Amino acid sequence: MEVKPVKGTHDILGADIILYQRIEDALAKTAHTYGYLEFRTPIIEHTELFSRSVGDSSDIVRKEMYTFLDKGNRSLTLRPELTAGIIRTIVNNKLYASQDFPIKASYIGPAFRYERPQAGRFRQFSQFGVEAVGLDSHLIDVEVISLGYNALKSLNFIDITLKINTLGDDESRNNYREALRAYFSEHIKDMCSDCKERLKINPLRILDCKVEEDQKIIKQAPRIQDYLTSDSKERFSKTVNLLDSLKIKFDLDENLVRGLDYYSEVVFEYHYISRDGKSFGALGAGGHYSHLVEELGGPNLAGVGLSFGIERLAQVVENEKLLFDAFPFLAFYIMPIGDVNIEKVYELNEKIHRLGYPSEMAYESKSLKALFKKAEKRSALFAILIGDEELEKEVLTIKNLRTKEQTSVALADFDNVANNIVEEELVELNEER
RNA sequence: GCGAUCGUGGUGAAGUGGUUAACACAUCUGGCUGUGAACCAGACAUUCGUGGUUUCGAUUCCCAUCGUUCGCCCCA
Repeated sequence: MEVKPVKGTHDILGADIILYQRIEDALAKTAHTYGYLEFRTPIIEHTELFSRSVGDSSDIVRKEMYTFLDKGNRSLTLRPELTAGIIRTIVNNKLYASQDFPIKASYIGPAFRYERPQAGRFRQFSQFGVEAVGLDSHLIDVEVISLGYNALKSLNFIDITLKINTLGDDESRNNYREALRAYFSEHIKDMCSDCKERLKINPLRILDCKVEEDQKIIKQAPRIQDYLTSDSKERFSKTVNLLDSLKIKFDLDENLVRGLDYYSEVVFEYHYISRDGKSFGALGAGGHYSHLVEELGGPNLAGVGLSFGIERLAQVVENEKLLFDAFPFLAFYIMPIGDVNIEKVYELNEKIHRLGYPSEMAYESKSLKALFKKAEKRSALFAILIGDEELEKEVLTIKNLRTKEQTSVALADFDNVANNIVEEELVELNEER
């Protein structure tokens, strides 16, 4: 019987990969312009890395990780996100020793979560993100938010909704958590079972419950603003003001909390609603963290980071046709005619490869009808026809597949001619678009 | 973890307790020995996700299982 791909995983084949490459290039380039270079860390890590960073109270750690014992009886986990690995490597390599802060890293690669697949959500998915560690300032918080915003712009996104909120520092958060706990304890008997569970684990998470009856209770709940320390309050208003002067639009969302336990101070999400009203949840999200580095065995350094879901971006980019120029093509498709010496044709094919033009040949001579169809399927710009006549006279018959013009070119001149006609044709194509 | 939905060729799909399993597109061959159309004639599912049950007989009913798509939860 046929072996199927694992649930929630997908193959991306041939031409479809071009969209992903375009997106990944654009994201990496934006990160680069802000001074972030890629860190590439392993896909498997010790389970403990995630229980300590993402947090035991998070859904991710409690029920969504691919965890297994290896042959040495170590508990390992396929990473459910990439931040933890980045912080671990910063600690392991003592990148903080030079005191040259912030340490900037970007990352891109697969992550795994055991969830039910649905729109924009898979069990294997890819994340792109950045982390800035060691500088505890609203400046770097804003830089990361802005980087994400511009990354989306570079993919031609318009109408991005940036939601932001602050969770405050430790003191703010502790006070607020206690206030919430006290408040919800009185009302919990009327609330949904998930909220009952959240009250025990992390009362902050009750705030983004969507059950209607619960919403009424949540509206009356204590608000984070009233529990922020003056430091946190000031930091958040500086953040907001700077975003304003950068002309980055945002919505304050007091109920925005995050499912990962390590966040404090500013948190944010990028949302996009397509023209047909479809949403894939957040395209990207991030926030500031105060204790993550210390928790993973490093010094007491703060950080800020964000991440995007590549598949979600790809789906929107494709649905909304945000990128136009991503199509594959061959410069030349070589057609052997009749019982021409196929080895000679192959030699020419090889020669064109070496000149650097994407080209392909038909490996056997067929009806011209069939050969032209193949050329069209590959979006070739030109066909090169070679039969006995051409070989004898040492010429090539080159046909422009768009205009149907056909010329005969001496084999010796091919290098020069190829360069000119390909350039010209690309210019023409771009003008047409 | 919960709820719904759907699984028939390379693709889109119709259909029925007993059929040669329609139709269309794509592909291949020939009509037409070196120029992409159209047309015509052919070819193309040892079979209807997998396993089992009922039945004289199952692609069709039933059960299970795997997978798809979508929603909840949560998340990127």
